[in-house]
Amino acid sequence: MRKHTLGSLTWIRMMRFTNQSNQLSNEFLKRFDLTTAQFDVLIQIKTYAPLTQSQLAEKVTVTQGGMSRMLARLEKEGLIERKQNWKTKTISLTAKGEQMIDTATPCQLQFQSSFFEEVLTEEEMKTLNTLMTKLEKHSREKKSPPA
Amino acid sequence: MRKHTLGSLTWIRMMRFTNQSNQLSNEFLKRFDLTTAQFDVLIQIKTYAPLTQSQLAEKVTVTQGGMSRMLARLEKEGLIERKQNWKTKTISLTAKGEQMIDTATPCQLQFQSSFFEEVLTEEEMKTLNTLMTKLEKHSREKKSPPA
DNA sequence: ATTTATCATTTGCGTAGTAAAGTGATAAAT
DNA sequence: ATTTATCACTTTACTACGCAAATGATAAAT
Repeated sequence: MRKHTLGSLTWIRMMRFTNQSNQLSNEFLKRFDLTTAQFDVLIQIKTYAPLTQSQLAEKVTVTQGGMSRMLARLEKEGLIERKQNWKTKTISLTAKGEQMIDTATPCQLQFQSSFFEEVLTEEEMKTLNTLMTKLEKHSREKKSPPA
Repeated sequence: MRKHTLGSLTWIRMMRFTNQSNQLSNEFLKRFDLTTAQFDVLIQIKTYAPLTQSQLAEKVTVTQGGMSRMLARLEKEGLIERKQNWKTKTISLTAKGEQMIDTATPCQLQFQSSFFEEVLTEEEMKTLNTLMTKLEKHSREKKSPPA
């Protein structure tokens, strides 16, 4: 049986890396009572609010059902608000949510960066970023082909 | 609020990429009635069998609990066997599992590679692989520090 | 031989994801 | 004005994973 290709090896490594760093990130965010997924969603809201649930779901690559449940939890925690507005619901951060994300963001960004900065040179990080940008774009198009 | 660092941008992109490609991979593997996670586990068993559940869990970065359940499913499907052996359980592929993985592997490796080959040059792929190897190793050590 | 310790595996609970069916609000068609 | 269509969101049923407590299996200590 043919063993591995360069691509498949890289893929496995990347999967393991994101998996591991995601777990570490969850552990890290416990101090704020957040998960990585929730943090991502809050950041998106902070950046793009006001926006609808579907737009949000699209941004973080989750189904609307998943987004609905996640937002219900965040709303229960008092971090976000949903207002029925015309026929859609408009999402925004509450003061508490705003404060939470402002506190957590610097730590979390620093934490995410540390995975790279601790092992790669500045040059390598730039290269990696360029490559990932290409790859991400490609996979996004593959998932939802442009009209 | 300070926005993003190079590292945090790269992290997001990598998360999105692995997420998207993982979903595509799950879709792809439906024809074999497998998920990406199951495929990974079967490959590991094929390569390292016989081994225990804990060793396997370690290899694929899953908790022992998760591994226990996943193997229960694979056993029910008739793809693997678990034998109580001393105080541990020893895992191996059944004939059916062996056949399944042999059939699926070439397609799946090709599919994984396609994410990279369709957008990167040979040179870029080598670079990416080198970088991911460093990163993966680092995050693994961060998660379970060597004694 | 019973207790204790240790290690591997399983199980209960919570979060998160999907797919598909269901609900509510608004616009268009009759 | 009622029906119909459509869109946005919710809910349900399912799979999956992590964490941590429980269980089981074996060895060591008394």
